[in-house]
Amino acid sequence: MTRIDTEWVEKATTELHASGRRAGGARAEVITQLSRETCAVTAEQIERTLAGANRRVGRASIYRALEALAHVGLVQRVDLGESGSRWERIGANGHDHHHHLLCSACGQLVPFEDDGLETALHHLAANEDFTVDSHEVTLHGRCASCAAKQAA
Amino acid sequence: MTRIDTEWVEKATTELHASGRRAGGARAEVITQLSRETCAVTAEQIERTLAGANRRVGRASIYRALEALAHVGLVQRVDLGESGSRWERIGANGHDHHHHLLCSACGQLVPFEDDGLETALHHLAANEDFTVDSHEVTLHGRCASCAAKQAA
DNA sequence: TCGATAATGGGACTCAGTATCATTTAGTCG
DNA sequence: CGACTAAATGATACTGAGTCCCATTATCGA
Repeated sequence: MTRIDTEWVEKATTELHASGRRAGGARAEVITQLSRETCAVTAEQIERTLAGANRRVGRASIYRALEALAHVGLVQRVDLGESGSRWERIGANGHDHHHHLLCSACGQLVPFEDDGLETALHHLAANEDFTVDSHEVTLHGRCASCAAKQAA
Repeated sequence: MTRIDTEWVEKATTELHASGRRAGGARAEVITQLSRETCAVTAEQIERTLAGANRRVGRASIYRALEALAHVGLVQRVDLGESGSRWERIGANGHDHHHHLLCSACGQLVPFEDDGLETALHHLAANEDFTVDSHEVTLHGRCASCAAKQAA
């Protein structure tokens, strides 16, 4: 279990308050849980993890919290070919911006960063007749261990 | 209505046959319909279009056809934040490889190509401890007309 | 032509996500 | 400090994309 990202939790709390929302226990639980995760998780994973820690939160509240956080740009929805979307926190400083490698054999989701890619995306965005707010990149393939198994 | 991409239809038919599958009317309809589309469509759009042309095909058959085509690499599944996946043909020659701009205001889906981006993705793939088969890039933002409306 | 088996379609079913609504709680004002 | 208003919550019913099942039809090799 990763340590809580206190900075992000505080920022999330502040931003939501600033956007005219009231505090609430369910949302606080979702925020804390998201701050512990290092990569994208499903709403169901959040629900189960909280329930397992005796912090059960209604499903509707989880989706409401995710929606609110996405609305103020603190959470990003990630859609892969799977059933069910995933959600991940966006770093308070924007530093942990990353994309994903999805193993088609074992389903493992691996984050990665690449400056060359970001540069290319920025150039591209500047040249399009489109106001780009965000971007999402997913690489599909096989992780090292699955590729090794297949070769055997 | 775009003209049918005969080359792709033939390649799809051949590839599926080569992979040990039998021919079938439903799948042929789905293949023909996909060859007319220039960008990603939902399974429901395919179903409705075919039904409207008196070529009704069972929903299960549409999904089976898409799955078979995706399996031999002739169709690509595209997941955006929306409900429901989209599917699009992959060019016989690989030339019409493209990515998508999604307008968050009107939902319009716009295809684009960019060599700089592809180059960055290839470099990246070569350096990762991961065997990359394909990639997907989505830019989120506002199309020209929606951006203009918002500014007003 | 015949037989094994894949393809098809309709409809039941699953399950992530949404809508509803009664209840609880946060925050504000006197 | 109480009350009051509206937001937050949670249980549950509901929706709809996608899947499963199975009886029927069609393909294609022998």
